[in-house]
Amino acid sequence: MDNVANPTPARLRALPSWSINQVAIAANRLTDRALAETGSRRYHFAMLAALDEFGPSSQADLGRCTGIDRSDVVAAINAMVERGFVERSPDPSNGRRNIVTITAVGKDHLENLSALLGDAQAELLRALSATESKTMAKLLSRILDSR
Amino acid sequence: MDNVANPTPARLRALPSWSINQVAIAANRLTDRALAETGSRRYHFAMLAALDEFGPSSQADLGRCTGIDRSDVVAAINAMVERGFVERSPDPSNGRRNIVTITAVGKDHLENLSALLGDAQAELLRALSATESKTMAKLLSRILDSR
DNA sequence: CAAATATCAGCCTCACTGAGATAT
DNA sequence: CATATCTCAGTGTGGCTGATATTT
Repeated sequence: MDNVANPTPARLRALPSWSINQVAIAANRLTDRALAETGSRRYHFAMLAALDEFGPSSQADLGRCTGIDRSDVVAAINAMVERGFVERSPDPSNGRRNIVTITAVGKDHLENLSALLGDAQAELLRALSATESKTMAKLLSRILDSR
Repeated sequence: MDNVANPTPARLRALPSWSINQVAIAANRLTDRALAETGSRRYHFAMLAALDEFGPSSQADLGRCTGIDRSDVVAAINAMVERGFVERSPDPSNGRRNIVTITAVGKDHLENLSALLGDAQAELLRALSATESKTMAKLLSRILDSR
């Protein structure tokens, strides 16, 4: 083998799990690059989005609804408290819990991240029509809902 | 927030890059579990598939056609040489290169891995019809071809 | 006691970088 | 000299585990 094109093996290309992984790698490259200037990571966006939509939450709930592991939630919240995007306070009605709340600055930051991520999505899906993008989203959701 | 369902935030669910990542995580869980008993990883399957389809290759070409980094190719080939799935020999016509060749045992192993991975795909896509799976594959390919 | 929460320390895979040795 | 290959060492993220302290 000494070709220039270096085509992907058919057996790999035929594997949905492989294609999905390659697209995920591309997606992560794009989103990481989009967020780089902000000093925030994808985790942070996920938690800010949850706090914005659902209101103040315990760290455990935050982890459950975003699919982020409990130990990673701790680190991410620490980072965001430090930058003033969220506040952490003990739950008066349940001594085990911390209640995490998004701040005004945090909401602004969320909108900022959201816009940047929007651009990255467009770039990721540039080869698809609007209809195709919708179809894609629907099929992905179906897969996720099936587990 | 204290609901039991812990729904995913709408902003996350609406992000293709997020959905794709979640599906990729599920896919990796399934394929890793499927391959666990074999002692092989996804990288190994990718390289065996390339060697089987394209014939003996340099490590650089192997990395290029599978999307695996040059340094990771080294480690994976080491592991597979040790198990007798591939052979590594210097290229007589180019002193910089090693030529990697799949062995008979390696081909058997490839078929084994391939079957296990096939089962994992079915499990991953169990919520989709055959037509939908095809649509999915086509859309993913289009995205990959656009980069 | 059992279950839930938060925290900490650490593991492993994977994608990736940098640098050196060698060959073209 | 520039380029290509192979190798090694190491980095950082993401997903995850186990253990501990505390509360319910």
